[in-house]
Amino acid sequence: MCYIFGEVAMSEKRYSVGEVAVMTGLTVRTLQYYDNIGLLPAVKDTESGRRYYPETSLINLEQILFYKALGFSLNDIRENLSTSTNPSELRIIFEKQKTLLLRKMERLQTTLATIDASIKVLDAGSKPPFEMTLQFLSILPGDDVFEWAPALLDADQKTGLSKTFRAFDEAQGFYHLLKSMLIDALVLFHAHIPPTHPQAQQLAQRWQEMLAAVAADDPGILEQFVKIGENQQFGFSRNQILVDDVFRYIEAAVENLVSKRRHGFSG
Amino acid sequence: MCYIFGEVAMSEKRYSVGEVAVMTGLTVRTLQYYDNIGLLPAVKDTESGRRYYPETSLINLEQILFYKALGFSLNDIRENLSTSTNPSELRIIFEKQKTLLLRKMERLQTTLATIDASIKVLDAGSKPPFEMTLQFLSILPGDDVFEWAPALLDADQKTGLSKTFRAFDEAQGFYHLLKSMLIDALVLFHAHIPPTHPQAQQLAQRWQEMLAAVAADDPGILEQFVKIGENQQFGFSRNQILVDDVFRYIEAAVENLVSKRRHGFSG
DNA sequence: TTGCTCCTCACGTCACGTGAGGTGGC
DNA sequence: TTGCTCCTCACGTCACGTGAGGTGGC
Repeated sequence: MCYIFGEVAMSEKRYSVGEVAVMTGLTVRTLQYYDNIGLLPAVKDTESGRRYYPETSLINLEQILFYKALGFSLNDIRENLSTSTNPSELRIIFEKQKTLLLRKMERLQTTLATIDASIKVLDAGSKPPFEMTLQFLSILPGDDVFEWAPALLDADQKTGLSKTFRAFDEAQGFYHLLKSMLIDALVLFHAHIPPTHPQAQQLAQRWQEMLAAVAADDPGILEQFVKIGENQQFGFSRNQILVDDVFRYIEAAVENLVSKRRHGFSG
Repeated sequence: MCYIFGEVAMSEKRYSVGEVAVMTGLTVRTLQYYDNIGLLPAVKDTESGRRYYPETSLINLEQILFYKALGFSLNDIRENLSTSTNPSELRIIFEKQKTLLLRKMERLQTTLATIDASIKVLDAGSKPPFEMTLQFLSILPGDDVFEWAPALLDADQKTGLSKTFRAFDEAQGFYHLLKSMLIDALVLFHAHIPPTHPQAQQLAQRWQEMLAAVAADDPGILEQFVKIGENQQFGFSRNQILVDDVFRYIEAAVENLVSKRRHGFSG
């Protein structure tokens, strides 16, 4: 009764197209097509001519469904299908899928942040800078400008960050926060909202709170961010966006906020 | 110089296909196609026969790119395109997009949790129950079993939750936590991992910590979850999964954990 | 004048959907 | 025996890609 993983049992369970269709949500026709193009070959009963799938097909189906959901073509999927069935290989497959999933979610986060920033621009009575924001909406695989962060940090900076953030989740959360603020600044700047505008001042406020929270653990991290801001540009394959402008905009907003406080306007 | 939103300026900026292609990442051919099928009509220069797009086209492009990225067909997109250009309508569009984005991210979270649970099954030396988990991978729009939560809670339960969670983010975070644990239990159960297994015991541990954290604020919430567990089934359009089994599995694991502790095994 | 952009057919492709007409299994 | 599942052509469709051959703008 108990199935030993990897072992070829006597009466290995096999599935009909209909059964697999119910399991996966694919149609019978789609499974026939996948058989024909060699993506998911079925064993054909020589008598009846019917398709049957062995247990190991389920592992391939897992990969097919996953990569299809992420937008890969059937050709790409076929070329990267791992046919191995042993646990350690399966683990590697799953870890790879996790990485792809997290990246995909990162891109959705970027889209979300862009929409949020556009709403703020509307609140400020201005028009969202579509000429710029449209670039963030074509969610092409591996085309997120904000994936620069890991690449830009050198070895020193990375160990600096790992001091501040113990858990991966924490670093991830901070990365989201930082990214959404940078997008806010980018969108407000391109919408010509002045740094003195309440929306920009709110951003400055959040920025300072972020710095305070992070700098409490590690004062050096502040300079690291200034460094990151220097002479960096994150580029789309088709366009260039200057980070300098963004950091200068935030700086101007923060300066305004601080000088207002110094003159007794708080609140 | 300053563009007043909604006002039709004298020399309204217009864009060529090439310019729009660069902005959006679409090809010129694709834009021509969108013009031909009436998805994004262009103004044709009667002299040269060339396509030009007014500023308002950018608002339509935003919607087209967004919904396309979420997997909608061009026909569906065309039927739901909002042609309005005033800020309050734009706001409604953005809010709607946010809702769809959050749902999409929810589904990716479900996939992520399923993969994580499968890795745990591998660690336990067993085979992931693909016959069941494959259902979670076909990310069809609006086909996430775990979207039951809001639906299942009645008015009383909802106000109960709003007492416990002030911010939306907090409730969202809790929802993720709860969901990932339920998926863990579901997968471990279907993989025939006994409730006494270390992996199940770890889950029981996390479950108790969750209850303690939540019950500290609101003792009544515990009973609410028991209620949710009673006689509920969350159904795929094509299949039925019993919640009862999942809750019984967790209960068994927790009982085992508690009884071990009572006998002096603490770990 | 020279690239460069843009134009319109028109055929190709990818990933299936949709009957049409027929056969085998519980 | 009767549904039900499954089979193979084969044509249709959706969302473009890819030349082929030609014209207009800086």
